[in-house]
Amino acid sequence: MEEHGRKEELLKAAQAIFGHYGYHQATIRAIADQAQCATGTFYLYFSSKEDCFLALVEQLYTHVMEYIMKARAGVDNPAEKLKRSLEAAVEVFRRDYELAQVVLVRGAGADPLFEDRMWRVREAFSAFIVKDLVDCGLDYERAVIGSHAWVGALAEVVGVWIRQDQDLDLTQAALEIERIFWRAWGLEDSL
Amino acid sequence: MEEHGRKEELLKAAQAIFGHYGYHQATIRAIADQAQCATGTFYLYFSSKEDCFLALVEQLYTHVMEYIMKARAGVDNPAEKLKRSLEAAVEVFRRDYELAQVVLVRGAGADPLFEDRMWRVREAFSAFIVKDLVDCGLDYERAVIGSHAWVGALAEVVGVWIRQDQDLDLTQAALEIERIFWRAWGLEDSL
Amino acid sequence: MEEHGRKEELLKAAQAIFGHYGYHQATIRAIADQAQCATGTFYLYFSSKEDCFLALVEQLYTHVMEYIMKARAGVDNPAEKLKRSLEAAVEVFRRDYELAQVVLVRGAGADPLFEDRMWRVREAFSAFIVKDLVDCGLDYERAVIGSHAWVGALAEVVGVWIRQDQDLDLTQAALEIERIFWRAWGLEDSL
Amino acid sequence: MEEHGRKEELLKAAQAIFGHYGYHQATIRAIADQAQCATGTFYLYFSSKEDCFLALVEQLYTHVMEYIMKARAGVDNPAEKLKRSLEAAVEVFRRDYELAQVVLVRGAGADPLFEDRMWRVREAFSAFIVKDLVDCGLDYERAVIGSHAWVGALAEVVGVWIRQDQDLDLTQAALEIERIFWRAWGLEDSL
DNA sequence: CATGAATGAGGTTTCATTCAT
DNA sequence: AATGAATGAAACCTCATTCAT
Repeated sequence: MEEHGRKEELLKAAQAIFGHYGYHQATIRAIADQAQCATGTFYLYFSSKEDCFLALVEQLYTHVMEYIMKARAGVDNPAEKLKRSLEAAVEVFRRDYELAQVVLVRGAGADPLFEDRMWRVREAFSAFIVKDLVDCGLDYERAVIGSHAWVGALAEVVGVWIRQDQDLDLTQAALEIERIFWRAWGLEDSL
Repeated sequence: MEEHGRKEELLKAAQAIFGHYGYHQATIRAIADQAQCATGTFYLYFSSKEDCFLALVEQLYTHVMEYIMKARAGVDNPAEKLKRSLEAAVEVFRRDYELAQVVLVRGAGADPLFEDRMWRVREAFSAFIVKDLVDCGLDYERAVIGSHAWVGALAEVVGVWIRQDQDLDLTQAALEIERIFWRAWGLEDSL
Repeated sequence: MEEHGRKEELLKAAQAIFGHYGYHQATIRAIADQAQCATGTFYLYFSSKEDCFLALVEQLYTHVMEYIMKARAGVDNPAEKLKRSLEAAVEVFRRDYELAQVVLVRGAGADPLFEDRMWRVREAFSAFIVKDLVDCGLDYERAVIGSHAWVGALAEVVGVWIRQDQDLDLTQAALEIERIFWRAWGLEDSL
Repeated sequence: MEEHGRKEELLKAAQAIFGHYGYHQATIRAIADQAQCATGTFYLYFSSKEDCFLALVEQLYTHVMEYIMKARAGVDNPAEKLKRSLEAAVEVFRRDYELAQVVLVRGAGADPLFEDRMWRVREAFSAFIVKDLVDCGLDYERAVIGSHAWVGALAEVVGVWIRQDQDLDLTQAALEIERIFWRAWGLEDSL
């Protein structure tokens, strides 16, 4: 569990600085200061500012994927899978609050170069939902739009939650979103 | 109606450049080139790069508001108001394709300074929805979350549409989103 | 003759700074200071430090070539051509004293990347000599080595001249070198 | 004769790296890697990068001097001394190929600081030649210029040889240079 | 109004050197 | 003696902004 090497300290610092200032306003100097080391030290662990930022994106991606895979393991009912996937995503965002902020809020639109990588998180999640919805009997077209709608609704609520400094009850909001889509798709009795 | 002065040309150019490169990658030089004038000329019409960007945000805000107000004028039924508001928003985003891209996609997360201003578009729209939902009988809590969910779903679909170069049928998607929320809130028979 | 635009000022300054400090010790700051302008101004005229340095190399190359071509024009006797080429080269080095210093003394070994470009000056000159020597009746092998020897002898003398701040009489030295090779190749009576 | 301590390993590594990359592009890290030790170890044997480079220059200087002194020992005829000195220098450059490359090719122009030291090799060699030429009957002025010419011719040929990866036959070239100067000075019958 | 050359602060990145282990 | 992580000064280069014409 020796998880507090310099690289972890720098990642944590980068999370805070990117989260607070956004990608472009963040400076290596600020990240190094936050991690209490020299700017040169940053480059012992990351080849560039971009490399560091992408490492954070990758980290969130990995966390979300791992959590969702675990939540879906051993579950057969597609409606149940859907429910658990949504809940898992919300849980990761809540736990990795700062990381989610970096990727979902500060990273968006930061740079055309980063967009593709950052959208992998949303797309990967969206893919699960499409599959489950089709398994639940929805036709493909509506499943695709529905998955986007769900991801968008969730991201928006997380964004509001982050922006409002957690005034909003994220769990309640996630439940309400679940209810909305559940009813819309007539899945109330599928569990 | 002399709408083709230098300022309008510069705004149009800024739209294209910000939309393509994002706020930070965009340069005044590129905007001026696109508008076929010198960089100095830019500063005759905008006090700074930030000022120009915010002018675009304000422009989208104004367009959306005007269009929605017009769409709601003279309509009494709250469900009908809701329906028309959504359709008006979609219509504006479609028409002001590039502007929407700047504000919704490239502007997001660009800079903490801009966030508040840019979120006014979403919040203002969200406020209409909350009001209509409450008028339709929903309790306030669910109306707030529901409005965020709707805005998020819509923004996501517009984002996908923009990113995929309009492969997705935006009108169909907007209709499907409408159907989802309509059913979820039991408003099918309210029109 | 309006040859004193900013670019010419910067080239002159670069000549002085590169000549004094060598490529790597020279800083853009120092060049800009010498040219009495801001560092940013440097980049209005050169895309990089390397670009500027190569512009100087190219300049010397062009000067030498032009001067030699002119000196050889309308001369038929190969021994006479040889004589005039050598004298032309010496003349250019004397006139473009600082430029020669940059390319012949400071540039040598500065960077493997630059070597090829910088050796074009020597090679181009060497090629003329080889041709003339063969025309004078020398066999090719000896002409090649002889041309290198001559170029080397000349460069060394110019180098010493530059290093000693012109204490040595360059014209006398060039004449003596001419005599050496003339005798060695038995060309005393060819003119 | 314990010639394989760490310092020798580092000098050998430095030779390879300086020879390949040039003084400024060479990094301590690269030299240490090549010598299979840590960067800190480098500083146990050299006080700085400059110190290490100068040690190499000094090494070549010593080698050349030793070899020439040995070659001249017990020889009385000044023309024979001259001949043997030249051959000794060529022999050292051929044997210490990499070292010669560092000093003659990569070191040249690297840094004004190094020039003086590096030119000692040429000057020391040149001094021998001047002495021998005067002993052979040449007047001093011509002997000085002649010695520079010879050193330059030789250095150029070695430079070409190094640059062309030894395509040129160095021994043949040295012989040809010897013949050129021998004839120019009328020494053909002096041996 | 319009221009565009000039500015210079500030950012990212490199690397010689140090020092605690 | 040996290590190699850490340092931080300094370099190159960009670009928003100004101002003389």
